[in-house]
Parts: sequence; C-alpha cells; structure tokens
Amino acid sequence: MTSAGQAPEVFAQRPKRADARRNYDALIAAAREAFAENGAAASLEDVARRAGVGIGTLYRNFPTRRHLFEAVYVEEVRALCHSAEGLAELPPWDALVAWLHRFVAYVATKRALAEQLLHDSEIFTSCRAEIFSAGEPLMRRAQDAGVVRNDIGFDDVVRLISGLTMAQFPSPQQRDRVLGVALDGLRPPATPR
Amino acid sequence: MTSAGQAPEVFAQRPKRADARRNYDALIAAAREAFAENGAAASLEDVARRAGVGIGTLYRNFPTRRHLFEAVYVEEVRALCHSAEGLAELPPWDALVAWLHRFVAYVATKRALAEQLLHDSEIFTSCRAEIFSAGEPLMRRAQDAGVVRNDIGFDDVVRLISGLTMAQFPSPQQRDRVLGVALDGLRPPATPR
DNA sequence: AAGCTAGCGGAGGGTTGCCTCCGGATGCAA
DNA sequence: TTGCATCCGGAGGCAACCCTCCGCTAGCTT
Repeated sequence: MTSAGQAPEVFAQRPKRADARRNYDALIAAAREAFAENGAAASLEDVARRAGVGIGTLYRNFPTRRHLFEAVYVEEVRALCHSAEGLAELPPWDALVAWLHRFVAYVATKRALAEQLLHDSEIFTSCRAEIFSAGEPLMRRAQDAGVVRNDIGFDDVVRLISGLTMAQFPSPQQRDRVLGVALDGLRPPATPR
Repeated sequence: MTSAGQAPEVFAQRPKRADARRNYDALIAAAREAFAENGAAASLEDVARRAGVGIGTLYRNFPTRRHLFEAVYVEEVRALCHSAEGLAELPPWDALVAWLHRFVAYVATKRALAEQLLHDSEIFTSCRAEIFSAGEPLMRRAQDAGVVRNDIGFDDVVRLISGLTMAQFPSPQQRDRVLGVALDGLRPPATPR
C-alpha cells in the first residue's frame, strides 16, 4: 500500500447496520475458507451455511459469484500490501526476499481465485497496481544497490515467484529450496553471495 | 521415456472393435479440447457431443470423469517424454534447456488437468516417474559437466519450471525472459555464461 | 417505547449436469 | 449370409446448485 490510502472503492458498498456488517464479514471469511477448500467452484449455498446466514443474505451482499471472489481477493491483497511496510529498514536484498516470502504465502492459497479473476477484471487490475506499488520500491532499491540484476522488471519477478508457488510442494523445505534457486536467478551475473 | 518401453498399463483397456477404437480416440481428443477450453469442470455431455458420440459411449469407455482425465493426461505425458529423445546429442546445458522449453509448453495447457490429478492418483505417480526418467539424465549430465549447480535435484527443477508456467504470461517474450531468469538460478554460483 | 425500515432467511421453481439402462445397430467370424 | 457378441445412442430419473421473492425480525431513531 504505502501510497494509495484505501483500496479501490469500485465496489465497496459496505452495509451500514451492525448485523448486516457482521454478516458481510462472516460471508467473506466463509468464502475464503470454502474457496480454499473446494476451489473456485464451491457451492454458494455452502458458503452461506458456513457463514451462518441465509442464502438470500449472501445474494444481497454479493449479487454474483464474481462479486464474492473479488471481495475475498481484495481483502487478501490488502493484507499482503500492508505487510510491505516496515521492510524498508532491512538491507535491500533482505527486504525484497522477505516480502517475496510473504508473497508466496499469499499466492499459495489464492490459486483458484486468481485463476478466475485473471481474465477480465477491473478489480484485478487495480489490485495488481497496489501490489506493484508495495513491492516495486523494494525491487528498485535492491537494483540500485546492485544486488539484483538490472535487465528484468518487477513484473517478471512477480510471475516467477507466483507461478512457482502455484505448484504444490510436498514439504516447506523443498519450497524454500526452490524459491532460493529462483532468487539466485535474480542476482546480477557475477555477484558473490 | 528412453528406458520404459510403454506407459503403465494400469488402465489401458483399449477397445477392440474398429468403431469402438475410433470412438475412444475421438473422445480423448474431444476431452483434451474441452478441458483446455472450459477447465476441468467441462461438461461430459459436451465432450461426448464434440466427439460425435452418445453420452453412453463416453461412460462405457470412461466410467468416471477422472478416468477421462487420466487418459488425456497420459497421452500428453507420453508425447512430452518422447520429445526427450534425440536431445542427447546437444551439449549438456543446451539439451536441458531445450527439454525444459518443451516442458513449459506441455504444462501450459495442462494446468486444470494437473490440478485435479495432483492429489491422489496412481496414474499421476507413474507419469511422474516417466517424466523423470526422460528429464533426469539431461539434468545429471549437465551437473556432471559442471554447468548446473549440484545442490538441487531434478524434482526441484520440475517444480520451479512447471510452477512458473502456470502463471499466465501476456507475451511469449516475457515468458522466455522469466524462464531465463529461472534457468540462471540453476547455474553454479560462479560459472560464466 | 413505538414505529419505521433495512435487513433476514429459506422455500421453491428452474436449470444443468450426472449416470444408468436397454432396445437397436454393426463389425466380425464362419 | 447368417449369427452373435460387442458396441451404440440417448431418454429419463436423480441430485445439486442457482437465484428470486416475500413475509417476518430486529436495529436504529425520535
């Protein structure tokens, strides 16, 4: 985040009454859970059930499956971007690596979700912008410090890392090892470790 | 492939009569198409329609959605492994890179399919074994030649590359650039290009 | 505390896809 | 050509899910 104060207001019709607000939040939490568990095709009735609300309430808040997707997604992105704050104190390389690790954790759960939104979504675009404004400074700083190669852009890194994470790893150790390899690829050709 | 003559016979109950055989092949082709287009949740009735056969015929050949998945998947893997032949003549690094490029093209279309099979499939396991027996020698040769770092295994490479490919790229150029970064990560720490 | 209204829940009609079942067609062998 | 085993096709029962609609509940205001 860092720069833009709030997420895009494009669809932020938050309910006003206390109970409505509560249901709204419960629905997002339930949806996150259900999507993570059953993929993007999870039943909306199941989501409502998990949230402890009627199906009608779900549809009032999120007229479309996609609306729900987007709400969940935005929430995630916001958390991720928020985590970029405070990293500026670390050395350039470490800061970048730390953030990318969080990024990995973020993408890991969002596979199915991203799949849906990749295609044509205004929300996705603006979330992407937010992620960039959170991560790109870290990247540029590392490049300026000469610890990351100069012939690639931040978007290359995002794809490298996020793609990597979409594969399922049997153990966290292996995931970190592979992530390490990818990170080595980011270093300038001759820099010693 | 190289070593194992045929794919695992686990499920290869190919029909015998001429028309049956024809339908079987048409179904696999139609399924590949439908899955690529609509994801793994494509309607089986649609598959049958594309293949120009009745829904009953589909179910006779593939009692389960998963059976169909697996048949399509095995076909793909076989083609991929076959492509590893003839690469042994190239220099170690080039051979590995060339095969990985094909691997990328293979994974790109199989996203949804792999997603389904990842979890618990005997077929998947044996296909995995076949892929390994096709690619691992290339990798080891490159390591022996000192052009690939020694602290990682072939499975690390597979995950790095396949994951990478699961991300969607706006242009082939970017995909290749990112792939290049990943490949650089494979090189031993100080080797000049 | 009384009324107003936003918000709730879930019944129910419609759609879609899954899968079975069996009368009829067809390749193949003699 | 004849017979038969194999294979075909799609009608139809079943289940799941989608989404709307409306009578009722319960926050909020005065």
